[in-house]
Amino acid sequence: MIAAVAELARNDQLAEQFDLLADLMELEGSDGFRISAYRRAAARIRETPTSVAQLALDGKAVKLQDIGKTIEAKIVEIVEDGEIHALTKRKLVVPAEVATFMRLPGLGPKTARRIWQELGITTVAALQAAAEAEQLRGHAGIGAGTEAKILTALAQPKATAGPQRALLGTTLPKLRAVVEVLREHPASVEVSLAGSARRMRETVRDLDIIATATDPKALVDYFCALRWVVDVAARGSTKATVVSHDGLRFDLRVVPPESYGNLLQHFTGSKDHNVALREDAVRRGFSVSEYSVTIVETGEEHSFATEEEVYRFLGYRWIAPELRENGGELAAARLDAKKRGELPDLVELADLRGDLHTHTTWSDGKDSLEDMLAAAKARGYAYYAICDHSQRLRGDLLKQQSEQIDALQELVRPLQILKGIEVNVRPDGTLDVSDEDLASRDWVVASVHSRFDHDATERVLAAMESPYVDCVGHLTNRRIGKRPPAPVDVERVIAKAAETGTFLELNSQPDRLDLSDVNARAAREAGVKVVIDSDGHQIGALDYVELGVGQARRAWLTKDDVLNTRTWKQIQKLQKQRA
DNA sequence: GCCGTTTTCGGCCCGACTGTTTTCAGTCG
Repeated sequence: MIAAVAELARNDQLAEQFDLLADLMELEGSDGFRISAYRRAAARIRETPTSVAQLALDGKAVKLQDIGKTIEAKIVEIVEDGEIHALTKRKLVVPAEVATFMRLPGLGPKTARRIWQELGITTVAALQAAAEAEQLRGHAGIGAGTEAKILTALAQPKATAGPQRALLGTTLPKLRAVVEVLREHPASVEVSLAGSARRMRETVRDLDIIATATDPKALVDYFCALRWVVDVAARGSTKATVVSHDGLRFDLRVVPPESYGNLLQHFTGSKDHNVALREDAVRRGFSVSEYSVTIVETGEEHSFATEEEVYRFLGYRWIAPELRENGGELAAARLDAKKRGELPDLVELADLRGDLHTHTTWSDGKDSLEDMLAAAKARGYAYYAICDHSQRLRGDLLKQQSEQIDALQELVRPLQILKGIEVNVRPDGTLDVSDEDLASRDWVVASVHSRFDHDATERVLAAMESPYVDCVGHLTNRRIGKRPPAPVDVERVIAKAAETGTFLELNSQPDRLDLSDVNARAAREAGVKVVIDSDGHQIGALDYVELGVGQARRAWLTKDDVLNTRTWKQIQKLQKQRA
């Protein structure tokens, strides 16, 4: 049933080659601007929601920012020959493990290069042995301190894999709790999250808090003395880093109130957003630092108490943190008419009118139907779909559950209970529930739950052909940090969704967040409506939709792009005509 | 290698910290 489709390299695979090429060139000591051009191109390719390989084949990749003729040609090389020719050549010159040297903390390309070229060390094992034997010290720029650093880094498990990131969903509540206690302290004035957590990135590493205070030292002292702090890694009069019992690092910076806006903007990032902002500013005669904006010609310095003022002074509308990834938000936010784009009015948590994917003890949920409904009602939802797994609801059980829902409906008004189901997509693409049973449900989510690599795309396409399938659940089945996304051809799925009128779920489970931001943005651009739901298996999990909304905002989704911002009546009009 | 509200050539973000050094290159965010 499945035609062999020539597999184009995915965007992340293209990006990886450009990043590696940049690393190897850096180790060779090539021109820094060419290197950063490759890195920028890699970042741009990763952020692009459509197939950049296809764009390059069509000669349209050059329309993307940071991609010119040369890089487009290199993308075509990957498509045709599997690898950038220059990368193939450089791999013969630079030993494979040398590239991992520069990923050790404290080591950079320059030092890694010296270790390789001046000392002839080409493997991690040899590097460790040399450091232990104190043979590195004395060579250009390396002393006992650097040797010790190398040994410490290599002693950590997976030292070369880069630092671990924590899930936003598990971290955000803790971070907010810290912000709350700091706000309650008498010396604090403003306290805000910053960094990737404020941008609602799906995973986070450093937890940044920015504050102003009447007595900075008092606030820092209080922060360092919080009872869950197990280690104070750094401490000054306006700044401290502490480690919690679960290994999270919290950074507090107390800044002068007159430049709180500049500093909050700076520490919210992303790095790419800030670099692009500053480059754009330079072209227009400004110099932007974390403390102020300087008008280069006059030397006049401007500090601002709010982010809104910083952006306005530089000629932009205020940009929501979730958009600050250098994904076109700067052009869209420009205030001057000629360049003005469309900064979207992003969807908000309060826009959600209901949850369209939840579970109960009828399948693998932890809380009962009654309890889940009470929680949904307490949230103020207008409708709420019970979507227990089809495997557990065979035959009479489905009818029994239906009767219980009918019995409860009057009790929970005005909440409207929807009789949903999460139907399993089998390895051959068929559904494991009869059409007759599906036809009896108000809302049908179809999900793949096994053999993720087996015909990942074709199974989903087949499921969407069913007139009863309203929505595809957790499309790629990734588990962040545990399981990579299945090799789903997201573009084809989105095209089929548009053609069949199927909706795509943005599953809000902290380790799923599937659709990813890039995929959700692609859905939006194709006009496919996205459903933000919790997939909640217990009462507390209903809160996860906040993470889904964050992800949706990162994907530039507006209220209109999200299906369940509508009333149930409006949604019914958008559902497929059932046969 | 890319890019353009000074430009198709000549630029390319900014500041802090660290370790190895006597004034700074390399690294980091």
